[in-house]
Amino acid sequence: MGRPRSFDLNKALDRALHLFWRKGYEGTSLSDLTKTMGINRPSLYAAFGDKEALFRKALERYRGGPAAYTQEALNETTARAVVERLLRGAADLTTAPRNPGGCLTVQGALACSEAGDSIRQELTACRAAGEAAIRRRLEHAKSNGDLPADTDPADLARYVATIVYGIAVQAAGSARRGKLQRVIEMALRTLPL
Amino acid sequence: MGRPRSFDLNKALDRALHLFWRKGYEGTSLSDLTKTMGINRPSLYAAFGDKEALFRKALERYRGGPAAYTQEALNETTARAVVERLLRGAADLTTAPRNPGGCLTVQGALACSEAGDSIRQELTACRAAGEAAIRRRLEHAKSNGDLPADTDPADLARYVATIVYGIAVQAAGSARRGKLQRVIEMALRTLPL
DNA sequence: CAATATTTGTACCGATAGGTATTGAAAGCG
DNA sequence: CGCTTTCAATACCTATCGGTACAAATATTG
Repeated sequence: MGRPRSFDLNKALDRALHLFWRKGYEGTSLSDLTKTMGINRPSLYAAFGDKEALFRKALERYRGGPAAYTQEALNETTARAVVERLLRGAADLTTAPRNPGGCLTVQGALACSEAGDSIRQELTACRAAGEAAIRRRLEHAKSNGDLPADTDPADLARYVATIVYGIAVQAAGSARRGKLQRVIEMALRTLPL
Repeated sequence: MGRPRSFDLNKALDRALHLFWRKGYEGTSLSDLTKTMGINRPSLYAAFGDKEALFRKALERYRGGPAAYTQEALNETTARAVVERLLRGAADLTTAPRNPGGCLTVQGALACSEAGDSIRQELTACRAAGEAAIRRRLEHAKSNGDLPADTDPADLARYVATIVYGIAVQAAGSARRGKLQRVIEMALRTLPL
């Protein structure tokens, strides 16, 4: 009961996500948000909580939407396919024309003031969790003989994550997708798998 | 003639550099700066110009100081030595205990509001210039037979830059230096040189 | 039709952002 | 010394920050 909400929650959240993605957590103002989401301030607070809570919801939507390819990648059958899909997915995501350039978990709050530190830590943890998921998948691969015996899964996972982050930084600087794909080809050509 | 300046220009600039390095361009406030630099606002403006000009001066000092290893790396005699020194230097710089974690050119302004866009573009250009310098050095190496014939200098330069950025992102998240060095070992083990 | 519950829009809050006007202090030079 | 030049310090400016109080509007429930 009560007056019904006049906007679509997920549509508004998507707009917020795109804004945070493009300008980062601290670079996005409440006025930006309300204008782009098409709602006014009290509606935003009632629906999503404060700016920090809104960002966390947007991050969750990012992980379940644009960044969902990571989960699919981990379900590939071979270690090589996993890595290849992680890398290609990163290049695709960070340079998709309909998205802001780069990756939310990297440029959302790499460095910021004290006010943003909580979000910075959350993104750091988010990246660490992603890396750990890759490591576990590669450990599994190694136990199946799908990885050379002299390859350390943790090292390889960190290496793959490093390349993904590097791709994200380049994409934030408007790198062309083709160039990033050449990076990936070189990585796949030289990686021990 | 006139009253002499009561603070050391370069010392103050170093303090500003460390602040920008740690919190990014937009995450650093004028109050932060004046407090840490030990001077008051009008002195800052008289000595360095506005916030944007101060950041550019800090960036110049960064390139000539903490990041000067890149120039030395390019002067190494072999392509392999160049790349190795670039990577090891990046890990050392971004994890040095006396410095903020990460790299100013990466986390100074990866994503920001319109107010910081000019600095964002400058940092993007700065990274592109660094990558171009690596490419030129590798082109020179190739013309000397110091690089495999089937290796494209531009691709390799971009690949090295990608790893450097990835290292910077990890260091911004307080990655341990030892872990980043393992990334470098893996890169050096697999790179075509 | 009331009565109630919820959202909406406007207008506002204190705090802080980047930037500056102004006055007093500290040096060199005659 | 007195004059000029530069710097330092306090105080202040407007704009915007994130966040909220309050009343009008719109729905469900009895």
